Amino acid sequence: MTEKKARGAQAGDGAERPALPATSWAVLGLLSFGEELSGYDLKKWSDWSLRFFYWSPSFSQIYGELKRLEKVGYVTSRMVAQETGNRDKRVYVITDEGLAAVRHWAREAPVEPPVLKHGVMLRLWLGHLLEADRMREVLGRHREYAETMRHRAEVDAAGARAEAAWAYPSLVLKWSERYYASERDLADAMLADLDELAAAEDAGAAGDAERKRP
Amino acid sequence: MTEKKARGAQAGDGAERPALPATSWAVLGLLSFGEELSGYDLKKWSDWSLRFFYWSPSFSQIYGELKRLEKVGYVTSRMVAQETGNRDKRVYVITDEGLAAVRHWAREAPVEPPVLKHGVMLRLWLGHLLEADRMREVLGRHREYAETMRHRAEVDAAGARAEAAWAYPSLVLKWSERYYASERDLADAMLADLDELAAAEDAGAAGDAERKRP
DNA sequence: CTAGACATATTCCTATTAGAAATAGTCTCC
DNA sequence: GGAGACTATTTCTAATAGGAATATGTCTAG
Repeated sequence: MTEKKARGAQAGDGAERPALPATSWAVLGLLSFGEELSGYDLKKWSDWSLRFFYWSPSFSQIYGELKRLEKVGYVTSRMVAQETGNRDKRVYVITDEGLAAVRHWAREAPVEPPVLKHGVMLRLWLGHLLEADRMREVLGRHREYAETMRHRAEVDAAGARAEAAWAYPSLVLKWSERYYASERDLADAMLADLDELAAAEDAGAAGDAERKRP
Repeated sequence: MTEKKARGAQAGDGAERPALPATSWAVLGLLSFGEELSGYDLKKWSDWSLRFFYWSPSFSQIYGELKRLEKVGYVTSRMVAQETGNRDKRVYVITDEGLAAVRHWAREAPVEPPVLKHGVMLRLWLGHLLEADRMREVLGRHREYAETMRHRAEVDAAGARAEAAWAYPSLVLKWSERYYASERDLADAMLADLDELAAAEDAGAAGDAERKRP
């Protein structure tokens, strides 16, 4: 009894809304704070705010989304000529419909599992293809990355804490800080596991080695 | 001085190797354990083994990859007629070239940051659009998911521990178990933060409320 | 004063990735 | 003997990633 295509699915609150992909909601979400922003602004904004927990959309995606969102009436745009040098730009604002739509999405969308693509773990999973030292090196680099991200989240969280308007972004930054701290600790734990594994292998191979090297 | 296109980049060990996307390496990695597998097998395999830390490729991707890998000579295939019912299938094995290529990838590829797309955090970041109760509900569901995954990883890790051949996959399962435990704890910590935030808001709004309600 | 680096602003192009659906054969259970 | 489930693969479409191209303007070093 599954609908053939749930495009333009209605919502339970009566309003007919087009089905949109995740990125659309991210862009609309950025605009839901009420500011008038250009595509370029949005890119920078998302790079700075979403990077800790959500992959940043590319320019092409953002500009594409904005066109789509305008077509369905969730945002409107106007051109602005810039006083201080710089090229003219098109700025976008969210409409009441758009605000209702993101709000509905934030409230009613099903809770979906996070997407994780952990290249480092994929490589370690293929441990039979690497030397132990190289594994440690890869893990060490990853640990560094996690600590860098943790530190950035910490700094940003400190900056956001003051403003009452950033209460929720602030909360998520705190989460991010802990997330990357955990990622770092997980790397450390795995380094310890690797040492243990190596020790066990050495113990097992000791007899072999003696037989090979006189 | 960046190369225009590094397709077919050479490696430092002399061998010319075509540049492949991540999924190719995942598929080739699955085959690097030496078994002869069909596309269908690979899909199930990856669903069971990579799901904890690496998004599983779809059927279409796997079959596509296999064709590409065969074209570049990293795998070879043959048809097998199945005795016990079932349709004939095409099974793939890794070649020496292919093994050298994954090994090279596992050893030399740059360490890249994991990709995380955390829809739940995106929604909480937009906390100004949700009621506090709904936020708690979403977070609670996510906590459940994390605990389920942790438990699955625990079970799989217990199963893999025995076999010496699974030493590295086993290590990564252990990591996964800890990762999901941490994800669960992070959800709990955030629930506590939400309570704290609500308490602070109530305290701040107490004066207002008195003025409003006689 | 000018070449080059840098920042804003947007578009174009292409490959990768995701995922649903179509197709097809065999098996089992009722 | 038909419904549903499992194996097995292909096809199609949309979403996503990301580099390159194209403008335009500022600022700085030589």
